[in-house]
Amino acid sequence: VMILRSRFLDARRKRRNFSKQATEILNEYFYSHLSNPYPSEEAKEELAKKCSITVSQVSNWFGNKRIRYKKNIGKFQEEANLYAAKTAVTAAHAVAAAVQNNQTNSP
Amino acid sequence: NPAPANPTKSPALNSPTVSKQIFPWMKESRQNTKQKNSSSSSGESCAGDKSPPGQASSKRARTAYTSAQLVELEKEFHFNRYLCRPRRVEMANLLNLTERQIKIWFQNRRMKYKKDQKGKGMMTSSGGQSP
DNA sequence: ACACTATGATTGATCGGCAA
DNA sequence: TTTGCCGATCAATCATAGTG
Repeated sequence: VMILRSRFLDARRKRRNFSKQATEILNEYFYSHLSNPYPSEEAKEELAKKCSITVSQVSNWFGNKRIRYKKNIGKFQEEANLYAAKTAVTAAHAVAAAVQNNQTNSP
Repeated sequence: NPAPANPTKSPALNSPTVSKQIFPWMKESRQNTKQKNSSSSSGESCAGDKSPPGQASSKRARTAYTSAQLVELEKEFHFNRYLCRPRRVEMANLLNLTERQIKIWFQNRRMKYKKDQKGKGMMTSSGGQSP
């Protein structure tokens, strides 16, 4: 524990939660792409613009969301249903893409 | 919000009421999809590292670097953003870290540096005001 | 005030691809 | 073929904001 508390200079000290709308947009994307929640760089830029946050923040959000979701799927069930109903579709696209990608290469 | 019911799709053999499927990315963790031989797969092992014993430290454990180590690493980084092999060996012994850890620290540090540079490409004059 | 949870950011370390 | 770097992610952890 003498192990430095130099962490006192971390930038993460002042953190502010994103706006409700921003979280709404991010969750919409996440749940409508639940089969593959990995937005491309372009998609991240678009989300960042819509949410008024940086691309890095979008990346952090998805990173945290993915890990926390898989860690306890049950806890996000209701949220998942909420957004799934709100958006629907698109998830099938990613699935199709994934499937195709998984077979385009086979002798 | 009683039974959401899950039309289409195949029922994931799981506990009840888990309508959502479990896609590949949700499957526990990393470091599995590929299981090659025991050693040498990608950029591991670097060049001869290993220091203390001959432990097969194949599993990482997020070692918390001490500030002393971080200070040295930062100092070296400001001197050189890239490390040559000899210097790396030197740092590894000095800080009691493996060459691999030194190499990875510099890689991560370069990424961080690049990220920081990006966030400061704007704001030409105005500064931050404190309320 | 206060314990506990939710959440954004940081970072040591991994994975896959690519170049030397 | 072996080794280093990059870009993206993971996973654990930190510190703070919210909630009850």
